[in-house]
Amino acid sequence: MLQVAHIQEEKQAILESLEKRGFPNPAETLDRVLALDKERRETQFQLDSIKAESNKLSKEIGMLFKSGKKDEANAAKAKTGELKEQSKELGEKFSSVEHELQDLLYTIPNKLHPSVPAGFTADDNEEVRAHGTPPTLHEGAKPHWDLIKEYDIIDFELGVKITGAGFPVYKGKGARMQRALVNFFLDQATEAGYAEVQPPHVVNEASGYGTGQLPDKEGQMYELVDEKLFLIPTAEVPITNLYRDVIVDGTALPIKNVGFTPCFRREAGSWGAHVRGLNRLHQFDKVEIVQVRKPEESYQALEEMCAHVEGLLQKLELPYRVLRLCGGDIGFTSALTYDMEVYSTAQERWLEVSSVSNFETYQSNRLKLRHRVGDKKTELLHTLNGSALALPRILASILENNQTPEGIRVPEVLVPYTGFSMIN
RNA sequence: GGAAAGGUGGCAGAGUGGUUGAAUGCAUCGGUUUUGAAAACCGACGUAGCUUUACGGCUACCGAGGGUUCAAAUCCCUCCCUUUCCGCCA
Repeated sequence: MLQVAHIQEEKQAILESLEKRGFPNPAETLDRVLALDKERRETQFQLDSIKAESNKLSKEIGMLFKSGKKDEANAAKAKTGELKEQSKELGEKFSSVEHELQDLLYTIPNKLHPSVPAGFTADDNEEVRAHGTPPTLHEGAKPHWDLIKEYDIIDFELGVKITGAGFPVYKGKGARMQRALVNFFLDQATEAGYAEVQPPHVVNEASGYGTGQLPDKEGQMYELVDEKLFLIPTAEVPITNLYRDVIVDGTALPIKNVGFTPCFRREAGSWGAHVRGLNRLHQFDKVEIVQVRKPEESYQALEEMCAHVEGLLQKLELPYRVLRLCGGDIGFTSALTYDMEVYSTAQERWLEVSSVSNFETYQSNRLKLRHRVGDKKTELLHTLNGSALALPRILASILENNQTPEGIRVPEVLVPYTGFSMIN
């Protein structure tokens, strides 16, 4: 979340950023934050003074008892009553003000990077660059939901039987393709200097708060009600939370991690033709890259991460474009996000396969993820992450773009991983 | 799931309800010594909030949250976690 000090110092910029996002009543909200913070400080000052007085008195009473001056001690004791009451009252006020402030801060999204374009819908996203040309397909080319049936590599009906809609079963060469892609992505990331981690696929509430899924976005996650745990919607959550409450040793920076996990999303309210097939699932596989950076390096890191993702797409021979998300489309916690979209020729539409974001200090403020500057002072670090890559839509694009009358051609870089070059 | 013992600073490990934010050791940093290093010796060494131009001062924190008390690391309650033994088991 935003730091109150930042809201104080950069109020105008944050106000403009909130307007760009279409945040309701931005000015009132910021004013309320500042007023609550002022009240918090004033209350704390009063509370601390009362406590200081009361601590002092207690010590005196202790001394009096020790030196056997019982009467004086008891007299002093009588004086503590009022202090106690005041301290209790102020304590309650303090925590209520603090909670209100905290709750309000949770509702305020991250400040946008100046380069974020204006606009409120996906149409307003800015195309930064594009690469490759969509292939010309043969007569009778099909969307992937037909191809997977034809070659019997993914079975939705079977998934419905054992779980429900949106939980496909991968079979045969389909399963092998998935595993090949995962291994390819992990190897590529490792080569690029990311250290592999295998985090839990279930996280607690504190982790949900750390990366910004909680509060408010519970609805997107599957919850284990008895345990108050959540199935991860992305590996971002457990991997970034590895660094919760950590003061990172300077020599450990930058931190670069990669992890492969399944991702679980309820996707409540999603429906229609554009969610058909592999386009949107409740469970899917993803390889995620995460970086923890010094503030001054984070935007350079963001570009590096984009370059890494683009390298993967190029190696897979997929035509893609890079979008800079507009104020209305960008995520709550992000300052700047690039989406990578692959053109799916058979569906004649762009499919988002990666989202690369810089959260600046928005997550680290919640995570208390810091490093030391100079001898004593600590400073919040910047967190970043990106999909590298999400599997289902990549698979869909490969199936659709590489189809031939004889079968589906496996991209060359994957052949060592699949052990076959055609799905037929 | 059952039983027991625990959770204290980066680590190890003391702590009788009262000047205990917490002994001591290790680690780390600075200094003295040394040709250099080691050793030895001296010193520094938690996080956060509030306050102060500054030096500093105050407050909170000994797993988490409550409670008792003038006063809690220390006593009580609830929860979480760890270890060991038993049970079950990939």
